[in-house]
Amino acid sequence: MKDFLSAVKALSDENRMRIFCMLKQRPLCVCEIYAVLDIALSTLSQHLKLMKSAGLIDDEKDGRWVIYSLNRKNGLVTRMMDFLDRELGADERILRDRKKVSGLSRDICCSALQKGKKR
Amino acid sequence: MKDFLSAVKALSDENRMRIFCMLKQRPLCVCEIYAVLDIALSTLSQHLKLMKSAGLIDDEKDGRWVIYSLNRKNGLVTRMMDFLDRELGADERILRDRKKVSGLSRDICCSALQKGKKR
DNA sequence: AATATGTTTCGTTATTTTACGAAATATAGA
DNA sequence: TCTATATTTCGTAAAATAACGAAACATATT
Repeated sequence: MKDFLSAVKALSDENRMRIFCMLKQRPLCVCEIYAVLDIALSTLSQHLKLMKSAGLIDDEKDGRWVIYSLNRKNGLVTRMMDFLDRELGADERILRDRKKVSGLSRDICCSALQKGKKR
Repeated sequence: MKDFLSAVKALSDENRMRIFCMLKQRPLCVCEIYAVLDIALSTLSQHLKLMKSAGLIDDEKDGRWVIYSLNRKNGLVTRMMDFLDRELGADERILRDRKKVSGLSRDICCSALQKGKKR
């Protein structure tokens, strides 16, 4: 119950729900996620930390980047993802995010970080 | 997205999650739910109000009682219930609640309300 | 009408959550 | 080693949430 509840809680925030859906497309580094959401980097970091401790996502270092991805070792994650897909598959916000992620690469989104420019 | 999110939020609290599962068994009046959970009546009322405004549950008056039930007109409720069943079907807390609800009737749980006696 | 029972609302407090900017940390490259 | 880039941690402020008891409200019974 406790584990399940913290997973649900981790999805009960709009920004985190969006992150979760974005990560379904592909693993993303922090600055890519930052390029899509409209929150401060420190706030984003907090959200990622919470989602990780809830077992929803995983991180991995790649040079100076930290790559976040869905934690597919956790069966609950897969099942929740399927559920979300069905419920939010047609959601405009989610679709817009997905489009943004598609047109994104680490090269073009990073290095513009601190300047507040979102590409 | 907004509707879905508020439904998820409405389930992101342990007491509300328990209420939702209890209502799957059968419609319950407030004092029956109160007999199972360990919170004040006014707190319970707040939770029910929130769940209702999220579209998860419905209420109906029956004499001096208010009977709450799952809002099955909302497709999302059914789908969420199915999901919860699979995830929490074996949860001890949920099973204990279920047992308690089975051995409950409005007659024996009410009228002991204000005295703090839980039967 | 008066009383008892079941439920909600109100006012308040304590806790948790979300947010931010500044500073700290880590890595890569000059 | 110095600098730029990417990310996290820290301190803090603002907002939302969960909790309670007292009072109010509804309905049924006497």
